[in-house]
Amino acid sequence: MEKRAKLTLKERQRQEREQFILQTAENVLMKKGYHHTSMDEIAANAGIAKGTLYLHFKSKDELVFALVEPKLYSFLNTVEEAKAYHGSSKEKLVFLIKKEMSGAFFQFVMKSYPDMASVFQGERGVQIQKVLSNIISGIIEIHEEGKAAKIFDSAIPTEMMANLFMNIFDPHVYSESVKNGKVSKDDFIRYVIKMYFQGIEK
Amino acid sequence: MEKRAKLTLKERQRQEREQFILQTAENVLMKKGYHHTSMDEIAANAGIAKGTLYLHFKSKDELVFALVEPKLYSFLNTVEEAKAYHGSSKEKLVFLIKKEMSGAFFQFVMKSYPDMASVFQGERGVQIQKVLSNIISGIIEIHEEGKAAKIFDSAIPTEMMANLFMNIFDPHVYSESVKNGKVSKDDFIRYVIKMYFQGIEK
Amino acid sequence: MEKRAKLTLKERQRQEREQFILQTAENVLMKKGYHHTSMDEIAANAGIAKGTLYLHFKSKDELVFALVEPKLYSFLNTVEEAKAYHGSSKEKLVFLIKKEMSGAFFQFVMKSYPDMASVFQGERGVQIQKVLSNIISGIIEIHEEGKAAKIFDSAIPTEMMANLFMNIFDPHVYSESVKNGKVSKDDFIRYVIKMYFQGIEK
Amino acid sequence: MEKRAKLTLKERQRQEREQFILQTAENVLMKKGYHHTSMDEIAANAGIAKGTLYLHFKSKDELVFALVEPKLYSFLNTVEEAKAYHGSSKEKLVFLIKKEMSGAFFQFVMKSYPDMASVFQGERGVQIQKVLSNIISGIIEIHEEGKAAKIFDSAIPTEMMANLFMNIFDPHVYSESVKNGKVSKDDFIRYVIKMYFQGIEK
DNA sequence: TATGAATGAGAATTCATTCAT
DNA sequence: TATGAATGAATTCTCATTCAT
Repeated sequence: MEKRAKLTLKERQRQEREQFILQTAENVLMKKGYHHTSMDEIAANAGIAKGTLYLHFKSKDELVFALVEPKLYSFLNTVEEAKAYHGSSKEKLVFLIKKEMSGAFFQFVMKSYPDMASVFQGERGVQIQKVLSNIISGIIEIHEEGKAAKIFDSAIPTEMMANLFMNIFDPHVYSESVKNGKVSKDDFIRYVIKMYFQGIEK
Repeated sequence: MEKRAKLTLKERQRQEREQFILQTAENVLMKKGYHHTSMDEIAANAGIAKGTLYLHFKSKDELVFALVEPKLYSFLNTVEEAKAYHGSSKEKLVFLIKKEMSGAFFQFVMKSYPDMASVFQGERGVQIQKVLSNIISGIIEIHEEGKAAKIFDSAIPTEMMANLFMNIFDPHVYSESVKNGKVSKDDFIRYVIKMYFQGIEK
Repeated sequence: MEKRAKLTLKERQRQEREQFILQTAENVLMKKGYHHTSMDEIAANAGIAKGTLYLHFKSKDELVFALVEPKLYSFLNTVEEAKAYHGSSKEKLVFLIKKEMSGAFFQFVMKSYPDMASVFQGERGVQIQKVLSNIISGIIEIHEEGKAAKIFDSAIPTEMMANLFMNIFDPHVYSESVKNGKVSKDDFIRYVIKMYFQGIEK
Repeated sequence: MEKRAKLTLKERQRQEREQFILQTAENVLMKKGYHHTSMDEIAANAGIAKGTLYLHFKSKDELVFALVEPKLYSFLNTVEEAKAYHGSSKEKLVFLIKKEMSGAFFQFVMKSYPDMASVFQGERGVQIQKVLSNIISGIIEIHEEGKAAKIFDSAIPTEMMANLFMNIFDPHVYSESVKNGKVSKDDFIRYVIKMYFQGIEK
């Protein structure tokens, strides 16, 4: 039992360190981008040796993937929650926007897609594609529902709606507005919602 | 006169080859991203030797810049035309959307910005920053005008409008919808316009 | 204390390896010249991988500089010692010759100066220029002193003397005579001294 | 006959152009050194196309060799003249010094030897070695003669004398003193002679 | 013959990954 | 297990040489 407890402790420490590495990597990656972030830099920022990174992650791409994957699942999860949300289709989408708006890393990944291409190759790519298509299906589903309920304009193809909806999460727009202190996060969300649902016309 | 014609011919050929290289590079870059595109690969795709690339462009960064710069100027130019367009603010923006919607490379560059950081360093960066800030100013100007004319919602900060407006040109959305043959280009534009100005609500 | 000892050991090993690389590089450089010596070749001769060179030296030019700099400082140091040497001006110069005659690399560098131009650019060049001008000044000083003491011929410009004096250290002459086993090092020095101070006439 | 005359004219023009190229190359090489002088640069300086260089010389090394070879032969020739010169051994050497002192390119080549190594490889190297050994033999011969005539110090090995004698022609010393306007060419020669034959002692 | 565009081998440098301690 | 030195494949860029016009 003593041994087991120790292992558990060790295991916990391992997990913690892994989370710490991922958090560090996220910060560096978002600041510098995938290619300008070296393993050396991640290690240095995490205060560990480069070799240690490889004890936790098989490769740079695996590390980045380990960073991306849970964000995608989390987003997918929110989509599922939104679908199950008790309210109108609009309220579902609003719920989704409110919950995910500051999850900039998700959109960061989407935008960096070409740069990170190698991360999404092979087996990993297949997984990601599945999650992404589930996300988009979920969003499409909510929009379809809204159309059926006659609250969304059925003249616009649902897929286009879904794609432009995803676009709302663009971290560039968010950071330009919020991080530069021009509007508060809450206001930003309010305006985005307004623009998406009613457009900019008076 | 004969000589002159020859020179002109040579020069023309040179320009054509240069355009061909740029076109090739654009295709490869958009598919693979800046860092995953090697000069070797561009050369191979263009069917020329690596050294030849360097006869036309001093460095990889210069090549990419040669690709980016005219697209940015062209976009800026369209913004100027839009400002001068005879019509309402909305009509101006519609004109802009119609003219630039398929210029995917512009947005590709915006998204790849961190990856391409070296391209926009030094003198080149200064130029680009000027053009970009002129573009955004122009777009802001048109939106302000629309607010003054009471056709746009003055409750939303103009900068946010401008940023979300720019986002419309995201190549991912465009290619997902148009390139995958789901809607025609014209329809795509029509729907985008509708969504931007009136939102998705019925 | 154990830890400290380890660190010291590591550091010492590092220094040793660095010295070994420099020694290897010196041999290759003197045989092949700056441009015909590739980093690959230095690495191969040192029995290490190319990348390892870059762990010790930021660039080829830094490596070569690391080779040149101490030799120059050592030469300058000997000049200072010579100036302070207790004896006549001639004895000072003799001291200098005896101490530095086999330091072939110094003259090698002087001869290879145009080839190595890039090594002596910028900050590095400034340092080197200072050392070189201190060396030549020192030698001029000793010669002036000899003239004042009426033991050197004041009809000959001191600068010319100094330049021809430096020329004595030409590695080609040294290796032709000593390395080919024609005369011993001591004899070589004796003859050089005789020729420099008394000429070849009987 | 008309045809022949034309050919001769052409041939003469060819020779002239070849000489012009060589002259141009010499200037550029002496200023920049072997490796920092590109074929492009030689062509540009000569006002012809790069391809044309290759109509005259099979390769860069051949071009440089064509530059070096006649200088060596000319030097050898002067050595022969010196040997046949009507006068004492000293007068023979003085004749040699006076005639060749400004032929800096010869010494430039000697100094640049490692840099130009490839020029003196293979068949070309063999030729050069022959000429060089003839030169050194001739100089040794004159010194031996001087020793036999008891005007040179027979305590010093003749080979060393010969090597140090060659060293007199070092272009660096020459240019430092003459080109910088510190002493006239004639004075420079006078001082060199004095130092070589009588040393610097009073 | 003269041209200069095209070629591609070769060199410096970087950095993800491995491995001895 | 943790370290960080060592590795070498991959990449950018240069320049002597070739070749189509």
